[in-house]
Amino acid sequence: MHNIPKKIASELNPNVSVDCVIFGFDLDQLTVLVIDRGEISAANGPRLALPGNLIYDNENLDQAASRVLEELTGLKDIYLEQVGAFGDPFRIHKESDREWLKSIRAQPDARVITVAYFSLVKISDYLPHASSFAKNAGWTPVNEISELAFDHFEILQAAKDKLKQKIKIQPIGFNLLPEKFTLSQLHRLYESILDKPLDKRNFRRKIQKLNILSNLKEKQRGVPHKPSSLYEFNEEKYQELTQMGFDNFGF
Amino acid sequence: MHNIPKKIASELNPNVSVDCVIFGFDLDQLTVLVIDRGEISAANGPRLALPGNLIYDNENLDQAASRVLEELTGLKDIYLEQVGAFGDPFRIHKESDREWLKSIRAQPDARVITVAYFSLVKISDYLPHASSFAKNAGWTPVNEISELAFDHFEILQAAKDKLKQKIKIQPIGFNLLPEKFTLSQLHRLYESILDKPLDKRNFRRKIQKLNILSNLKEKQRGVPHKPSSLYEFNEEKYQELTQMGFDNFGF
DNA sequence: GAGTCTTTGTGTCATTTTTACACTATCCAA
DNA sequence: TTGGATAGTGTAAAAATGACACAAAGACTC
Repeated sequence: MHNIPKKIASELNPNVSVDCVIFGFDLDQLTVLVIDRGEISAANGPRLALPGNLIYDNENLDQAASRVLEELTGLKDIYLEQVGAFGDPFRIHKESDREWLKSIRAQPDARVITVAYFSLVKISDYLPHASSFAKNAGWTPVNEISELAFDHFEILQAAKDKLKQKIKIQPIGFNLLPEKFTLSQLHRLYESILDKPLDKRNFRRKIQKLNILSNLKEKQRGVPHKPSSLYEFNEEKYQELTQMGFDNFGF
Repeated sequence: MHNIPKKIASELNPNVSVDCVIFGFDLDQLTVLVIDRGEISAANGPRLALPGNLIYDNENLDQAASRVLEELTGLKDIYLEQVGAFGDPFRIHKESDREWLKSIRAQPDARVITVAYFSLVKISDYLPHASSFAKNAGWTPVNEISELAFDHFEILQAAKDKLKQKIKIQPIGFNLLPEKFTLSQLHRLYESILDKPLDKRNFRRKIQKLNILSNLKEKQRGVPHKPSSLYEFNEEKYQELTQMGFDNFGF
């Protein structure tokens, strides 16, 4: 029974997949990268799904998530964080998902548990990219999503919760905002992640005290109102705080 | 290719397991329930492992964790919370684990990803219980564990981190302490979870403000020092706070 | 170029929370 | 009765929080 060598060869593991929840920020709303499955599943089910696929037997879960993400969207070198495992025995057996599954899986009826990952990326870094699986991938505001394929809506919910937790103990924004940004944009980002309004002055006081912002001596141009100062993150201090974490960014 | 009926039959899924990190508190230290694999693996590897096993194809992950825990330790009706998935391709292929694997698995060389769970239980509720797999199971102080089978040490570490997070946003203790307990015991519990000393007076002030404690009009007896008041949790308020959560039990 | 629109940017005060810190009380045992 | 051990308690200074309103700057219109 020497099946180790066989296993080391790159076979797809029919029982385990990864799914990626990639968040972006369009300077107004939190968005998420979804794949349009096209007409094939439009009969009665949702067209949109999270990027995801089976893992290979010789890669670990983090690697699988990175690979799958790149294959389906072209995004490379993205830091992905695990959300958790989802393993309802019938999670992929809704009737409305069957047609699509048959078109992409060798064993469409296999039981598959999935490990979800999430990440934060600058929308501007992502150029939509067609793939063999996905007709199309694109950013959709999180709040406008009310259904997704399989159990992906549940996964999205869990990822949002994870992000809400994360924002309380780490700085957020470096991976979501353009290099130069305004305090209002950062403010809006926090509001859209926490899904509640935050007092402007208190937010500014608190965020400034973290000491991760450099005020560029540069102003917005061309806006039909008082131009805002532009800021950038002090990368060193930002990373330091990311590592250390803080107890509670208390809103 | 009608393999759905076959899949629905209760077959072990050779690629997915669950592992359980069960925490207890011996009134001094945080402890964890481990299984002694016995001499079979004593050659050069660790004897201790977390309770865990493969899942069945017709159960979800939570169910699998409950089942496996009961089968290996006799513990029933325990609320388990997911820690995450662990999927290094070689996580179970250390030489020192092979003998044991061969004795318990039909496919000892299969690649297995595992989903870890953790829980908190009263030590007194658990009567050690031999099982087919485990020679023995018992409580070991978390701090005395420096190695475990497979990647279980890593899993334990992740579970401890999760617990540290949890204690900041929820009350902890109901499932770990006896019904009647002293504030010092609760204090010690928090210290051993957070792994750092907490100021006695500040701890008491803060915990009392949560309003989850009832001061029984009863004192410790037979202790060679000033006897402590005994407390119990106000279950209703405890559950309420568990649901609501608080922002930060700031230590 | 005056007026309007829109968003920026700022400070204070009252309240609450946090932190640091030391001594007396009570019981058991010797 | 004394010694050893842990329980139980308060305060004051510093820091954080939450609530709140108006002037300044630019773009656009007429």
